[in-house]
Amino acid sequence: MAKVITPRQEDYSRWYTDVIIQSQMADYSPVKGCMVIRPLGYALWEAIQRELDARFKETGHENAYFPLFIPESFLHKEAEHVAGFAPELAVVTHGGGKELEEALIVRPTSETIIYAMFAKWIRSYRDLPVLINQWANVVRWEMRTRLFLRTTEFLWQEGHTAHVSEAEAEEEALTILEIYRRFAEEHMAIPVYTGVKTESERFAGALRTYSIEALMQDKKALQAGTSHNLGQNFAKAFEVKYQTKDGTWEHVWSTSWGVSTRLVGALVMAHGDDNGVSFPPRLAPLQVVIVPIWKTDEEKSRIAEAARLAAEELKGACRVKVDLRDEVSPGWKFNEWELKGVPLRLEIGPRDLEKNQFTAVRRLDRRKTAVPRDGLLAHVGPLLEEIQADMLEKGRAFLRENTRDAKSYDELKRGLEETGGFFRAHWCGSADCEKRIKDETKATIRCIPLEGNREDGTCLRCNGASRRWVYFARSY
RNA sequence: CGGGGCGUAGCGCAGCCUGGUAGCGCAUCUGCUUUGGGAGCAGAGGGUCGGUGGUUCGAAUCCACUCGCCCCGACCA
Repeated sequence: MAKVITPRQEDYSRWYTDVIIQSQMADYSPVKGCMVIRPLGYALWEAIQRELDARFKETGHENAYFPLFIPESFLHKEAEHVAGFAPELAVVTHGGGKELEEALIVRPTSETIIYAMFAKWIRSYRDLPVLINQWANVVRWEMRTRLFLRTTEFLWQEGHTAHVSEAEAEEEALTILEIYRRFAEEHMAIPVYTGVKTESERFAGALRTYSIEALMQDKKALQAGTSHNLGQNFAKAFEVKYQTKDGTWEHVWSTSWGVSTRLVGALVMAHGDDNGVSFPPRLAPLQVVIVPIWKTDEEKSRIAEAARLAAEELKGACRVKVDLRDEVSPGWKFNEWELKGVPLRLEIGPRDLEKNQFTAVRRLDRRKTAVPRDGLLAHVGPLLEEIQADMLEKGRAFLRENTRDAKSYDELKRGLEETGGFFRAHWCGSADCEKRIKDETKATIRCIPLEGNREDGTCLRCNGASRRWVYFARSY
């Protein structure tokens, strides 16, 4: 009768699929590579949207919406961009029963159509900066898919901005990177490394790509957000120009940046355990579940009433629910809400009632504490914040413990096999060394930190001079 | 696209090797007893065995083809 979740140790990727399906976050769709996001998974995405959207708006961005379909020719205007995306495009060739004169691309990202519009809207330096964000779905025909982490269609936000100078675009790209980093830590309770991508890992059409990199429990890295300084590449391809104060015409400098439903997968992989998913309180769709426990009818009425009153009291302060179902046992409810990741459970049974208390149990570690019924409200908030903080601290310790130095190529290879995780190592900067290391170890350079990594050394592979170390890891 | 695995009741599976007319657990429904970590007993309903074709008196089982999905690799947020 117990739902069976494959233990993480036995098969991590089965575990991942099991918890998502069984917690009802998502389900496989009739279309290969696509997924149905069920209410629990979608509520998480909404929580992510809510928080990020507020931060984007605080920093001056506005939401807009651009069309799903993009004329095929638009993709060809930026050479690197089309080369990067060509293999994974979905193309619409027919509409209204007729073959289209020009095929339409289902957007894999919206740079091209957005810059085409920017070209219409931007005339003067007074029109800048343009700071736009859109929440949308995109399609990339991936060869191999995985729930939330990589699906053919996925939901994301894509920010697109245009600026008067390279410095301003660079500042924008880094501002967003910082928003992503703080969101990951403060809300998702997932500490990340930030840095710039190498040339080979960078977005097709970007000058520089920055990313936040998280570590999953199987010691594989996950790119959780990206921010690109696009330079003037798209501005030139789409003739996005503005007139300066002196009356000359210049191309704008632009950025684009995004996070996707992949973040939901990151949450699952970072915090889940063999009992199910486990969500940090700030993002959890349901933060507190109250489970009453009774034997007799007399107990039932008193305890159900106490549970209801408690929920009433907490309602304004947190997302709470009372589970009054009589057809399943308390034990069943404990397991079910743990499976679904609710961070805090309040139990109230005859013994609690007698002592005028609730028994609070943390999803994180099942630690129990007694909470007095009087002033419940005053206790629950701090408890949730404590859980949030403990989850982040646990994540920090995990990241720290799984980040090592690799002084030699041998050490890197051995470390990847034996422990996994991130490795700080020297790299000369050549794409050739990078590729060979990738081919030989399956590890890639996740990012080059922007600071704190200056140190003279020699490249792992060729012994050439290196002036800074980078993060290597196997990744999703 | 290469390698592996799987399609049998809503879900998870057995049966297939060695053909004989479909079974188990969970879920569902009814009744009674239960409820502090996935309750017990009794009864009931539910399946053209992924599809097509073939072999055979007879196919879930053997053969051929086909469709779909999952996992592992090459591409990617």
